Amino acid sequence: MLRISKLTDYATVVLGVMAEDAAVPHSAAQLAESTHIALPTVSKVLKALQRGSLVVSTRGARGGYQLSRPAAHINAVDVIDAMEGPVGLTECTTHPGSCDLEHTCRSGDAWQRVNLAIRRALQDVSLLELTGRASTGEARAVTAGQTAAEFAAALRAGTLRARTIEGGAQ
Amino acid sequence: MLRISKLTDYATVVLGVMAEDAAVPHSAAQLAESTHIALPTVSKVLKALQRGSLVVSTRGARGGYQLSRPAAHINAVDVIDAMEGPVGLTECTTHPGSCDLEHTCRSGDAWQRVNLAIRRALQDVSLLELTGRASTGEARAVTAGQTAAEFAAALRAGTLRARTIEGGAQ
DNA sequence: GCTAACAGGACTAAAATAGTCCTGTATCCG
DNA sequence: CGGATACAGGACTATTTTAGTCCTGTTAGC
Repeated sequence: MLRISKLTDYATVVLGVMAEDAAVPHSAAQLAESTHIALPTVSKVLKALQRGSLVVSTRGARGGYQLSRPAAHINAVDVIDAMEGPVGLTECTTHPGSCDLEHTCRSGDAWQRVNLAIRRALQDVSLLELTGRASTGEARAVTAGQTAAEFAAALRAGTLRARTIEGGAQ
Repeated sequence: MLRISKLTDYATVVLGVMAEDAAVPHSAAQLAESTHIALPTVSKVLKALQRGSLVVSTRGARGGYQLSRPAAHINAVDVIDAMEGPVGLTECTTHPGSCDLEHTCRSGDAWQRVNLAIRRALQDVSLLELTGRASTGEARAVTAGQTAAEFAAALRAGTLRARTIEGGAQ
């Protein structure tokens, strides 16, 4: 189900490395080396992150990229939005008239609300957690969202280490 | 961000029509007509739903498809899982060795936990809500999940009727 | 036995994604 | 000042995924 793009995954890795010492600028080349991702690809990721204001860039020799704010204040939604844009859960989103049977397709609203709930859940996951550099408890004290209580439960219950197996219908 | 496939969207529409009178079997052709989706496509959707045990099929003349259980007991995760399979949020999922720098890429766990949280949110949305045939309050009394409280808040706050505009970075 | 309807899979086409490359511009350092 | 380093932006290609179609077989009713 619901998958993030590979580039978004890369983004978290790259951001993670930058978070390690946030003081100095990291060049795309450096980041490519330490992440083992091809340079042009890292470059592309960084450009997207910069458009999303998650990193700031310095040009010229000794330039590079830095986090625009502390890792604890960057969350999963920020990263996903920067990389994939705020596209909705559903497609007919953009052209309201294209769906023939609008009175049958009353699902629109609900998906939207689901979308919102997901965003909230994602907002409660900081970059620190995403890169494993903080025990889940610490980081979440910082970001303190409304859904924290229930989500924390999910996090703690999250002993399942193996990632889900891909497959299934079609 | 995170998008469901078009087929999954179709699935909710089709299920919605079937839910309208759950007593009689609906043929693929009928459903195609009332949803205005091409027959072969409806057919494909129905097959996936049947593999996922959301509908049961009867062959032969006067056969067709019916919901396998009341609409209130079918939720968003069921539909997504049936249509898209239980694919995880991340890709390297399947081949644990393919990610070169596994110690840098400690993000795995966290995405997985995020995934779990999302599933929980989706579990709390019944087909009834998805098809707009129940006011959000009613249906959720039935499914009563742990996250109900916070999610209900999101639902009520969900005054934003316009679907999100697609676009943004690449 | 004829017809209606599902089952399953193969196949095609279109679109999104991933990845690469090139040209330009800003900044530092000697 | 001039060369080297590094980002900016966009064009382009290839790959993969998704959507959609079709065909052949099987089951059930009339």
